Amino acid sequence: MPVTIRDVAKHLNLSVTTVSRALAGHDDVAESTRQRVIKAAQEMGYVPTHAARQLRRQRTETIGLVFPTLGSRFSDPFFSEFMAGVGDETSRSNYDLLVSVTSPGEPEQTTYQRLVNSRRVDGFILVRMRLDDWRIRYLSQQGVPFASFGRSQTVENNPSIGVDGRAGIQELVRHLVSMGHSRIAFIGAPADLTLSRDRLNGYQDGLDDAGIDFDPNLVLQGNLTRTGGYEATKTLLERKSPPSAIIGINDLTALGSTRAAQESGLIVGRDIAIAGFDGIEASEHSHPPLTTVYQPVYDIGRKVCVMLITQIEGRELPQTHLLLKPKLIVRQSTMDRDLPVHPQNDNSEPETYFPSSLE
Amino acid sequence: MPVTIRDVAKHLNLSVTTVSRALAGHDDVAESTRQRVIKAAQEMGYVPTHAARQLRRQRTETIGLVFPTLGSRFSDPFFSEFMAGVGDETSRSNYDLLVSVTSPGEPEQTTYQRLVNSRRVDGFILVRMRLDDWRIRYLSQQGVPFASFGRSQTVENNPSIGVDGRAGIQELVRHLVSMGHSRIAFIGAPADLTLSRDRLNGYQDGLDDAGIDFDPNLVLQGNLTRTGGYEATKTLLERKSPPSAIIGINDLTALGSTRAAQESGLIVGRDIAIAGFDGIEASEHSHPPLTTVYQPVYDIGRKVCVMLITQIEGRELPQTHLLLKPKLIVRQSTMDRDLPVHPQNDNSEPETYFPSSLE
DNA sequence: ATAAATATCCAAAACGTTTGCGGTAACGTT
DNA sequence: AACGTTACCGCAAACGTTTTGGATATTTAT
Repeated sequence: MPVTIRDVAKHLNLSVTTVSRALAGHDDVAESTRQRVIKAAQEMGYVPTHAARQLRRQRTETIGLVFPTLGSRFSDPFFSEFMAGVGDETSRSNYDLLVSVTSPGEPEQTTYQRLVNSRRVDGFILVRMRLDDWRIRYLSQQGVPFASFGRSQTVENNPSIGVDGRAGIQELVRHLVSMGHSRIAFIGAPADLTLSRDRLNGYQDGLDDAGIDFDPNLVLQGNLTRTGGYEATKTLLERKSPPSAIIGINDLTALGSTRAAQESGLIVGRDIAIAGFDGIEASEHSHPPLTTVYQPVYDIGRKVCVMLITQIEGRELPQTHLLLKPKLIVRQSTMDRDLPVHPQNDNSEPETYFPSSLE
Repeated sequence: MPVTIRDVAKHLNLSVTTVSRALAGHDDVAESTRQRVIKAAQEMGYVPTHAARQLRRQRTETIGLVFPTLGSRFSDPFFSEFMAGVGDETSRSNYDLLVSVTSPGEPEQTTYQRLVNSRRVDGFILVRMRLDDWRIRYLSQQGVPFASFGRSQTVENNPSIGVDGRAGIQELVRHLVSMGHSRIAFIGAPADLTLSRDRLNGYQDGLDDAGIDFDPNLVLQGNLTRTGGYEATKTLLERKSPPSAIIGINDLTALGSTRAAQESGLIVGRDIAIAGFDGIEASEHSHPPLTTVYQPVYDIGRKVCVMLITQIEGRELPQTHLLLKPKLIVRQSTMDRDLPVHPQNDNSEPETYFPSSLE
């Protein structure tokens, strides 16, 4: 049924070698022959069988992307946007994207081992980097290429793109201080994640800058979900001396926090300030619109993918480590309600901060 | 470097045939030999190369899932949850999930053709069904298995799971009528989608039930995104005789609508009622919590996947078409603000409505 | 004892494509 | 004409695994 290279060769009275080499652009096939082959292959609808190419070339032209689930529901818009970026770049590069969604620990390990051992993908994109990341050691040992969004303390030479969460949160604290807040809480995430440490450090930097003492009672741990933010905020608001501002480690945390505050009868923006990190779409549409530290997730997805494919194909990377500056977007959740509402300004995306080296 | 079946055979002084047949459980290999083979393969870390198996068996054990993008940002939580369900089931069945994110029209067609022609996947899961769906015709003609979430008018024998959006919206209208609303608007989606027609029909059914005349000025088209809902609602609220209730065709539309209403100074729940369809997590965390018609997206993802794999493997399906009843979840966005707030009730998931035939 | 049946292994081919290297015709130089 | 070079094609092997059907030793039945 499907047309094979043998059919094309027979049709043209050529060998399969010649057809293959012609289609691949080898210079030892006459140009006139080549045109004939291309024409016939198109007319006959010939497309190489992926499995055969994979086997012969020892390449799958597939990228692996294993998403972590940290709760029972996987609905983090961050990952959808990231995946869209990755997906667009894999398509552009004639690669495929193989996705798996697993919970950390053994299921995750099993997944990676299965994909590596069966030579299912040419490389991986890693997300949610950990300070000590077993994936890096494992993939390096197996000689499997990978690129990451975020860094780890595990020594590695793999390419990565990070966003300076430390500086971003520091700036956010600065903004809150400038709004008059001095009792600022921070809802974090599991301590093994790099982003947890970085953003907590940024929080502390910001307090230092403002000459505000660090109070450990104002730091709670969430799990990067709305529910985590909601529960931590409930706890904070029950305190004798509740904070007047809350920073959620990511937008989902901050959105959960917003909900808890509103359920307590607080007016977010007037009675309490709440801010997040990511700049997901839901943040700009929330009520009130959420102040956040924006990172261009879609574009990062694309660029990580470029880095990985460049590595897989053995080409040189102009830069192996990129650290992007995020941008603070101030919206109503950290501003007094009486200020005028300018929706157009609130919706603006930041000017891009990418160096042009990956374009 | 990687261990091949030849290495195992040599190690045991057996042929590769015997090793292969032993691992595959063929009954013409002695049990003692089989145990020896299994033990050695494990100790040597042998895992079959996927490409070789694919080529020989003409099977990739991969499911294709092509997500549509209707806007510039792909962040619909609906698809994350669906994909999680699909991903979990593919893992369980020892399949892989190949994901592509493309915009409708030519890019989508190119993607399907590429995946089909290169025999890249064993079958597809289709989402966002259209009344006239070229994908059904194409895949049927190519003899490629597929299962769908939702139905189409295009004749086909493929298995599908649908949710009765017509009945769900009808019930929602009934609820709004019972709250005293008679001027109810409906923000739809592109007319080629099956869900557009079904849910619009449900809206009209509900109006008929209540003896309310259908007013075409109260029906606008969105695009299933927050922005679509936001803009349509802006338009509706500028009317001389604005509606007192708005149904968004999906939760994102309703969330955008909520934002537009709030920006106009309306109190959602008291001044205007807004409701959606899906039951995504963001709806229960919105302010106010959104009334919605709930469908269990994750579980649907899993079940569609079971249907497809059952088909691929040539087994009989107990049922080829399933139509689930959604459940109305009433929250604050359609109730007067003075009513008591019961967060626990608002968070409750509906009892499951699945027939047990797919369990 | 002989013939038939069974258990259990293995050679070879299959899957579809790509690649290295050789064969040979044509062309260019002496 | 003879020799060397180039153009351009094709044979055969490779990739790793699975499957078909045959070979042969052992067991069972007559």
